[in-house]
Amino acid sequence: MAPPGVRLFNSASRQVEPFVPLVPGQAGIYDCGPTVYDWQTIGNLYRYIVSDVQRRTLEYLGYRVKAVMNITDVGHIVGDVDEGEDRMMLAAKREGRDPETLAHKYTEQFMDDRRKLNILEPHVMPKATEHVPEMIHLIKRLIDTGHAYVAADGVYFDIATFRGYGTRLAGELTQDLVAGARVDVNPNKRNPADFALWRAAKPGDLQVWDSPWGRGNPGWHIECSAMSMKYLGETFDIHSGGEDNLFPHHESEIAQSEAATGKPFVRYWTHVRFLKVDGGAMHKSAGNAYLLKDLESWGFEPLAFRMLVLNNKYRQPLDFTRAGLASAQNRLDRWRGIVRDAWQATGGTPIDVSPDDPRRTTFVASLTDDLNTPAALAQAEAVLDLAATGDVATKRHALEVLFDMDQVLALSLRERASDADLSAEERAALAERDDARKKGDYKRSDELRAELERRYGIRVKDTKDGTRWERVRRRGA
RNA sequence: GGCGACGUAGCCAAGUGGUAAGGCAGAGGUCUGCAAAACCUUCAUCGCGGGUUCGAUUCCCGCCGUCGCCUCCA
Repeated sequence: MAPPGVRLFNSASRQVEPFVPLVPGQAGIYDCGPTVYDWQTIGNLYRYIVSDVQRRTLEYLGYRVKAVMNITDVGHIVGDVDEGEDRMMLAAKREGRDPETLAHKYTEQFMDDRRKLNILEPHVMPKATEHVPEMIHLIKRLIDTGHAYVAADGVYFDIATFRGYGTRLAGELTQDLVAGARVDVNPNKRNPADFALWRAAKPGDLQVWDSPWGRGNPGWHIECSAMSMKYLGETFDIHSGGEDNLFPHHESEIAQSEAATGKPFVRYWTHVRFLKVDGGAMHKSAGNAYLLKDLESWGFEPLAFRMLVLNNKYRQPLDFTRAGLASAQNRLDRWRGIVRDAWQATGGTPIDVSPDDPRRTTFVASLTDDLNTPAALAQAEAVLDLAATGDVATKRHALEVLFDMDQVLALSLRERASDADLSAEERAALAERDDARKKGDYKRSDELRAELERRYGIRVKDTKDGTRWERVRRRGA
């Protein structure tokens, strides 16, 4: 059975298109991974939440997805820094550690943040440093086919040999660049816009490899071509990244990949807009390049950030503000409360949803419309209303539908509801308090209520349908 | 300067050629021993000015405003 159609915005055509995978029912996705030289900001994490929704949507619809995300653990030159410096090297100096240790540390932290945000692990997570032979092989192919040339300080891709370089996604390019207007022209290049495939080692380089062109290190773009093609084939379905990757990174990937293979490289390019903060750009120098741990220190849970992201269409710029995050947290808290109450009212429920449930249908329609998550949230909220107001059978059904939807939303609705189970001790305390209250001993009952919150972190609520309770979440200022 | 995006209620945010989803906050109410939660009700004519149309928030033009990129091997 073919999965339902999805429509995705393709940067290559600049319009929303039906997604038609190479192999029916399957999808190969390559996600441009981070350079692991520091903590990842919420801007980066935002990007991966969007990728996660994309992947989860495809899987929810029945596609068999192969998800690949690279780890860039090779440094690449930073623009306005002394020559020869790169990110890994700067970080290594900063922390007094070797690049390998550093990469390991920040990869772990990144994966940790991802888990907190319910971002699924990629099936394959190739590291650049472990794929230098593949890159060298690809560079050889480019030299052999006349698309690359060896110069004094490395190997360059000759953009004159690839028609349309820089216009496949970005659309504009590069009069300025070609003319060398904004950058000093490197005399070793045939064309100022030629990009490096391999760089000759310079004194002080911490990461160098042997190659047919001497010791050196690979260019930035070549790693993604080499690794994506290795794990997904020379043509694959989806390549995603941030809008900052459009040019030069992805344009260069297209050029070098298609020049080498003579085949189309990627069928669908999907790009996420930059995250803004308080209405403006996020910059480390501006002090607003927040980390997930910052949000947590303010008393928010990571999934509140996910909720905030879901409330926005990924192709609209998302403006991160603390007030917005608080709003998302409140919204999530309400969801949690309703789910928890319904869970307690129904005694839990198995997940078993009819695929043609009408609520599910509209939910799917929202997602397949280029991942319209705000609309999907509204659909889920219609079901939430049933969970809040329906009779027991309705609540049970609503929970089933919500948990089903949560396979895409990934807000841990079920986990949090069932996690709320009581220990025997807590159960006894709760029963004792109930007992006192029924007898009209409000003094004792109130004491026990305070006790429950203080000792167990359990807040008691008396409703007309019986006593409900919840775990108290600590909330900072 | 070049390229691009956006401007919907206090805030966030969908959407459509036929008078605008959802959420947060607020207000009123129900329930309740108290508390908390939940629930109910309430809260916009879509930046401004033209045009096209039977009809525009949705299409076109102009203006105003806000923002992003053009600083990661070019």
